[in-house]
Amino acid sequence: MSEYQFRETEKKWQAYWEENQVFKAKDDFNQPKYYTLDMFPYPSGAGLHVGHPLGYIASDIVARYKKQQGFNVLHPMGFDSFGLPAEQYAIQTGQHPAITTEQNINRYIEQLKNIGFAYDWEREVRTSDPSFYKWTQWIFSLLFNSWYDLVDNRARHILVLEEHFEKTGNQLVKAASDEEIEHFSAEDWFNYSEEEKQEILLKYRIAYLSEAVVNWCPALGTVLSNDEVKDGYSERGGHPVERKKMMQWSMRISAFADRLLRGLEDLDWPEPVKEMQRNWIGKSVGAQLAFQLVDQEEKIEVFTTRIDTIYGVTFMVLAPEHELVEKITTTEQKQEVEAYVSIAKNRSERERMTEVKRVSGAFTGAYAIHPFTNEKIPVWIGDYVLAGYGTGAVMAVPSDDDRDKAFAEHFNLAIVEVVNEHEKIINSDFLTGLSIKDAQMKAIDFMKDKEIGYAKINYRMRDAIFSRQRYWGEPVPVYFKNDIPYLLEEDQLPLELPEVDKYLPTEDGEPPLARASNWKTNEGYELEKSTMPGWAGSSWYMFRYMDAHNNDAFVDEEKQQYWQNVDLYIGGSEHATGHLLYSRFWTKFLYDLGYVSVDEPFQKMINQGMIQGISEKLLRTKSRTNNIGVAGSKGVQLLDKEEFEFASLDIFSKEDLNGETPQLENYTYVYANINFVKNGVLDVPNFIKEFPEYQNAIFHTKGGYWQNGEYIKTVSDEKDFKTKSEVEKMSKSKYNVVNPDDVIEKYGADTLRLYEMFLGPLEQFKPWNTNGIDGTAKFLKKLWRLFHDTDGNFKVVDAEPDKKALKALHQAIQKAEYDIENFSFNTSVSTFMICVNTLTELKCNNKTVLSDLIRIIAPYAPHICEELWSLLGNEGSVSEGGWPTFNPDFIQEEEHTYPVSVNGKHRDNMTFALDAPKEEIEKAVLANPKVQKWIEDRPIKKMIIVPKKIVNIVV
RNA sequence: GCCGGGAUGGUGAAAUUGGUAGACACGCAAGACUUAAAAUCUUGUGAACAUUAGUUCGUGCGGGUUCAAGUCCCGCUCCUGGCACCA
Repeated sequence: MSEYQFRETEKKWQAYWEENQVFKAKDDFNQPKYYTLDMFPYPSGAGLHVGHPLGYIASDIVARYKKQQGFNVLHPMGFDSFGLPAEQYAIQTGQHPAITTEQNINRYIEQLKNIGFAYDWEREVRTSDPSFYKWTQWIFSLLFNSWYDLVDNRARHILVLEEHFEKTGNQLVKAASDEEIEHFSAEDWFNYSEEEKQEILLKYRIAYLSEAVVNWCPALGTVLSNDEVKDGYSERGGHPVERKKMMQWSMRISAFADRLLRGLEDLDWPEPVKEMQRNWIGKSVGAQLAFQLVDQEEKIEVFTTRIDTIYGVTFMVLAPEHELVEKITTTEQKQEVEAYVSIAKNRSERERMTEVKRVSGAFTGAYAIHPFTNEKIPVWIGDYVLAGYGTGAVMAVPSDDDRDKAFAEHFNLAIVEVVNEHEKIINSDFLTGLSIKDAQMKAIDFMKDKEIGYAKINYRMRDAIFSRQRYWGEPVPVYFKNDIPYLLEEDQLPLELPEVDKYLPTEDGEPPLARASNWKTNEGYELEKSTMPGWAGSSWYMFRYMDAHNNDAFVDEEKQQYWQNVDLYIGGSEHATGHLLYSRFWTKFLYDLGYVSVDEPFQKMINQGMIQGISEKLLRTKSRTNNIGVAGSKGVQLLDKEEFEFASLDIFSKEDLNGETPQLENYTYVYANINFVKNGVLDVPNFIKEFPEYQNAIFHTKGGYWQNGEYIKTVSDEKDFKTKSEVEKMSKSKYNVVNPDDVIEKYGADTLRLYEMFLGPLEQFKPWNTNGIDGTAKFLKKLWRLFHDTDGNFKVVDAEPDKKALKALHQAIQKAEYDIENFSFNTSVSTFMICVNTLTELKCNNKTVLSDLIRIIAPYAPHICEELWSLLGNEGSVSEGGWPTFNPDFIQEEEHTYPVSVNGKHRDNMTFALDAPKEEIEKAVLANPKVQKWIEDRPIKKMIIVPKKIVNIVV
């Protein structure tokens, strides 16, 4: 009997697809196109785990479905192959990151091919490949050579700006730029030296150099991200971290803020992701005004969204880093202020923002004049005010702002109520009695007249820092002449990563590229030593797939116009504010300069949920040597010959186990490799066989103990050694990674694909659990058997199909279409199961029915369907076999079984013809003895008959 | 703190527009085939009471709207994701 042989069959068809280039996207511009893309992975050393393919399978199903529907489908895969882990590994081992990255990619490709994805592998891209990053550098050059014109609200070439300067200076130009650019005339411009001109232009460029505050760790000689810093110390190594100003490349993304915000409206994206981007961009409409300091020249600029509460301002607060702090602090207050500033400065922004409840601050001794009342109000500093947002100073309105209020209460400052419970302004001179809105308008008019302030829109989004003091990233194609940055010529690109002796910063704190010998241009000018951040390559890669091997352009114009942008993008929502915002920014930029025809990269997006792992922990006595031994890890050598004892979880009472560590102080939790645990019970004999360091360890259970693989009974036969299971993110260090290869080895790729979809809605987070995988494996066997007789011979009959079979089939076709369009893949799998169950019951082996059936299942389980498709006598791939046409006639019902309820409670079912008149139904229902029993003698108040739905009698 | 998403059998889940809650699977139990096991097949499987029909309860908790609520409204609890003193 020939059972379905998934191993041979899957390999066979994977080879067929590759040899015949079945999923090659054609540059046939007359065919309708469909572009579906997965967020490309970072190729980590741990390999692909079962969480990765979830989204990939979903987009693969859509790709195959669209191909069957006649679309020219672009469904590529590539690798985001620059990144920190490879660099860390290189630092530890001295191995070049390019080598480990290449190895990891090869492993990923092998794993991906194993699952049978319909990728056009010819278009694969790698961001770390010089032929790719040549164009990343090229786009950087473009950004460097551009400025943002606020009049036409678009990016333009820098030459246009220079023309303006030559003609009229910078007075008439409205551009996004650094603050504080002095006005100059055309004549001034003419007289400036080359260096002076370049310095000015740099303040307008979209890619520009500026001082930025970073977390500098002198001991590590490197810059750390916010989450690598804890309490002012580096997370790794515990070295002190300073907030330091450094020259950094930045991207003027803030110029695009409003377009990025408005563009969201037309995108078919999950609402939460859009909302996150809106919050990130953080548009606020308000007013900017200045407070004159008493006895000083300077003014304090503030931005407020609540100018209507201006009469409630009783003090001001500056950020500790504010430039005026030093100037205005009085001698009496100096000591206190300096002490406060030095503490506050070195707390990371993240920390300052997290500790909401801890109010702290200091009085500067200075006073400002309230511009409306001319009263003197004190000026404080406090670390709840951030230097990076707005002007770095606030006018405090303790009556209407919680943080100001907490500050005022803590330091005993005045509070004046200015808004009453009816949302009307009170105690506010000429604003009293107005609504909030009217008061805002009137206050702004007042400020304009007196020239003390104006209406302003503020964005929370800051420019993005683009430099990284690292090795494994794209070199920035810039050299320095007299400290002025100049671009490399296009023919010098790609600027390839140099060889270095170590992947660490230099002794004097320069980035690793400074180690390269002769990191200079041919003319001897110094090249930029920092590299680009991880998001550089991923900000434009979606265009590269359209034309992956073009050496003359990042994408051919005509090809881009055909493929437009991504029709369906699938990936995790964790990229909501990073990658998804930056790639929108770059796309808008490229659009402005006419290099692409779309100003959004991803038209529709759906998020897939994370598949979590289940880790298993064992209670083990703590190590004497304080060595953190991990049970189940071969790599960890335990010192001495320690005799460990393990304790089954059920030995301890609930109270003992409360909290992370058991009350029994000698024990600690260690991770166990999940391969040795089944249903929360450890396989002790095999566990110690694999890990000889525990050969003599004692494993206590409720009834006795295990030693040397033997169970010794002391009390009872309760010999199960129980572990503690926990749902956590899949990770190598938790020993809970499930590799898709193992699942495929056991069940086949089709089963894995079906099962991952069957697990539940795509967007949902769920722990991986193979409990139900047999169900999908059985389903495929049943499908196979539909085409075969009991002896395993292929047997399909070419005849007029049975009506019932057609009905089952067309119900499935309808549902399959509906589900794919709605990305409800889990319900599709159920539908296929129902259909196959019905056809099995009907003993259907009709060729027409079965041909259609495998064409709708093919996107989900392509290998088995290819095999059956060819057994049916078809040439070529089922993916070229078209999509069956749904015919509503076949599922037309003539009658419907109505649930009959009395007072909303279901009592019986009755079947009526669809065209049965209401009166007839009414009569029949009332005549039903079961119904009568429930009505008793009570009068009927109402009778509700909803066609094809329900009958309800109200008494 | 703010903004999302969620809570349905022993488990994963379904219920598309307010209309038979638990489809489809897993697991479990019983049975068939088998020397036996695996595989396969059949039957049962929300809970409680009744054990024959049947009745009552049941979608996190408490209210409400409706002939009818998992679905809509109000108030809570818990889980989860994101953001972060945004002036």
